[in-house]
Amino acid sequence: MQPVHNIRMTTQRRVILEELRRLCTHPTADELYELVRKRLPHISLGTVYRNLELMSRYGIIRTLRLGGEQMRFDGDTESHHHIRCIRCGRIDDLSIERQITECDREAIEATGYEAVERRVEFLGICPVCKKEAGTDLSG
Amino acid sequence: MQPVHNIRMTTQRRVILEELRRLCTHPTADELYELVRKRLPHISLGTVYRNLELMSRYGIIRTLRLGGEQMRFDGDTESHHHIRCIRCGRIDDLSIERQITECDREAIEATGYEAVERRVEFLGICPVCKKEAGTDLSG
DNA sequence: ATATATGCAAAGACTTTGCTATCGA
DNA sequence: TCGATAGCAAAGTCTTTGCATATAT
Repeated sequence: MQPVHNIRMTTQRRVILEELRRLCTHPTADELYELVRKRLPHISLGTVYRNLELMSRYGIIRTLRLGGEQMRFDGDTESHHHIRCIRCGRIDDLSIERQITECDREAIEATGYEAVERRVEFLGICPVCKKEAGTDLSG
Repeated sequence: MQPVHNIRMTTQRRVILEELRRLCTHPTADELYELVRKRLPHISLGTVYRNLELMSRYGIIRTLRLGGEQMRFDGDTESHHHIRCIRCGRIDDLSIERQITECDREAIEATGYEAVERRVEFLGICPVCKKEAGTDLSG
């Protein structure tokens, strides 16, 4: 029973990965689709989703499922946190420890759960939206 | 221009709120719908969604948008964190500080963002699933 | 050669919305 | 009374999937 690792490097997969790694914006599948389409006009959104799912499963990229919004993808698989702009949805990286602390672990174990991971998402207002805040603070 | 705060306490709204507050399971809209339906058989799912959205907007309840799964709702509006079972999706409360620390704030401000909120979601395996873990650890 | 991947389109899951009748303050 | 709300059903958004064809190894 050898590892089922027959993952082919197709043109589509390569271009999707290249475009994702070129970005630091944690794009949605659709945003990535639009970019990839400039190089491969006939690619389908389904292919983009399928490849993102597959590469995520193999640890080549990361799928971000944050804050109930649509999925976003990250070419950087190193452990890190994110900060999301509550006005425009933009996501940036944050260099903060990701480990579960002793204090956390105690609170978790009090619930009977076995602690696995700590996910932190910071919410804020990005520099661009901060500038606009003068004119419109609603929403 | 007086505050547009004409929120009526309809039967549907009251029952939805009662059922939500009775639970500590952070139900989905659909789960709540099924419960409410036992008391109000003709209520529609749309009404449940609309009322949950409205009560959330007025701060009467909380909407949880965690980990890319479907929305869940919380009758407890006090600031607290959650732990989600990665096997069954169940969500429990955690009593851990929610504030942004000095250390966090520095990292955030280095990105140019204005820090607003820190959301932490812990992932773990709930007591029920832990018991089952002996037989099946996949997935 | 052939198992894997693609493109297309349809289906799915979840949520929101338009419309008319009804209800609560 | 009369504007807010309900029920119903349709539409919307995002994601997944079935199938026949094409492709990488």
